[in-house]
Amino acid sequence: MSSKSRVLLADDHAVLRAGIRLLLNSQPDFNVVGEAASGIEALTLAEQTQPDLILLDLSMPGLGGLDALPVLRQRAPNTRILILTMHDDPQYLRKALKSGAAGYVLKKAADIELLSAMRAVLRGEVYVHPSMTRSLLEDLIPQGESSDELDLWKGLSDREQEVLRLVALGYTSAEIAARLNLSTKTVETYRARGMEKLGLSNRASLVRFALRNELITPD
Amino acid sequence: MSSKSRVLLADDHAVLRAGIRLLLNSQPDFNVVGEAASGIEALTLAEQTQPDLILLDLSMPGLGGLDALPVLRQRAPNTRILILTMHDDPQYLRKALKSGAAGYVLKKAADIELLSAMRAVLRGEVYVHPSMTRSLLEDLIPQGESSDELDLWKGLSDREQEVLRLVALGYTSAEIAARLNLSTKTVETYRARGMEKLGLSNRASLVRFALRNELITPD
DNA sequence: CCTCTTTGTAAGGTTTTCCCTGACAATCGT
DNA sequence: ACGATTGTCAGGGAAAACCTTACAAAGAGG
Repeated sequence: MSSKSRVLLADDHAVLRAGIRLLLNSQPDFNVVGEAASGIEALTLAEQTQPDLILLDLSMPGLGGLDALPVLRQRAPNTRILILTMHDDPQYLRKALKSGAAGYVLKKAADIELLSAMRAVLRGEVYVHPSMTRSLLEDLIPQGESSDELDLWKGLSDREQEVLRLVALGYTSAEIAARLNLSTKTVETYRARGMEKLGLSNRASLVRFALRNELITPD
Repeated sequence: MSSKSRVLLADDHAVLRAGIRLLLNSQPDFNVVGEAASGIEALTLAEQTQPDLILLDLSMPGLGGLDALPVLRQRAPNTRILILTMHDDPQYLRKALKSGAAGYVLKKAADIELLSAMRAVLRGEVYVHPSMTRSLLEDLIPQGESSDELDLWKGLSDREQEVLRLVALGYTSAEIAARLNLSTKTVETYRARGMEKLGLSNRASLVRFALRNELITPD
């Protein structure tokens, strides 16, 4: 890599931009080519300058980073986007990654971490602040806890599980009966027996139960 | 942290163990307290020495690292386990993390990376080699594109969204009315209008819609 | 400035679905 | 071999959903 990486700063705090600019310009391999104080501005500048990397804040006035992200990805497809934010919220992380961010660094992180994240991202890697990687994993690995609730569920008969799943998915007894080639009344029995065993009394709590235990997915 | 971290090496390659031992002993904050050449040996030593950290290879003769992992977690609950392996296979990564590994480093990684991974893990963080983080994400973020539906959803009024969410969660109109301080009939209007806008005709399809677009969670 | 549409609010009446109570044969566990 | 569980089904009253209609306030558009 002979020439410097061209970086666009998008953050509404001028002080922070100034600080980062100083930091980056003191490095041999970075060059700040633009600064944006809002999502809109970031869009314009990104399109004009087609930088190698954008440091994007999530919370900006008007068009926030999360909303700007997908558009940026479209208008500057070869630009890597590194989220730089104060929110150590897993929700934001997920949304950002989903929208095509290449990395996620917290503002409270050290300079060195920022730089190494930037370099990793430019190398094509994905960088996530370690403390947040964990939350990502907790999301990914939830199959760890077979709670007492799951045991309860496993205690149901096959029919009961099948019917309750469909009930939780919003099907009426008639629809379920049709699908399983049973009488409506039969289905209602399974439903009642199953609900009783789970100690649930209405559809809403059943749905939450199913959601909690990941019994239902959109298939 | 005044005293050194006690480390157990588990790898069947003596050369590699020797190299790592040299590396670690040259550091101010690590102290190798044992070496195991097999999964079984690792178990025994871990139980005896209760180290702060185990560097665990996945491919060892007899009891492999993946099999030893859960047992180690049980017999040495306060020990963090860092996988050190040559396999950059996402499958192994997932299994290892699922079984309670705190980190995953490739043997081809630089010394420095190993050290920083070890420190991160001891700090309680989760460390995954960045090139593998990406595969983790691809696993986690498969719900790539469905945004036309999301746009549809965003076109609903606030009340409509609120009501439909609750409907999808299985609440009856009466329950929703109570929660939102509205008349049952009003709620039913929102429900009908919203469903119409989404082109849905029954609760089941609404639930699947909500599931697909992650509109409902167990909160 | 005056329509047209959208939004928030609500009711009446009809149709569907739910829920509670039974029922009975087959399987199963011990 | 006998009580418990499972799979199957019904009747009837209560509850919920569904369809249609209504109207005022707020916004959009010409």
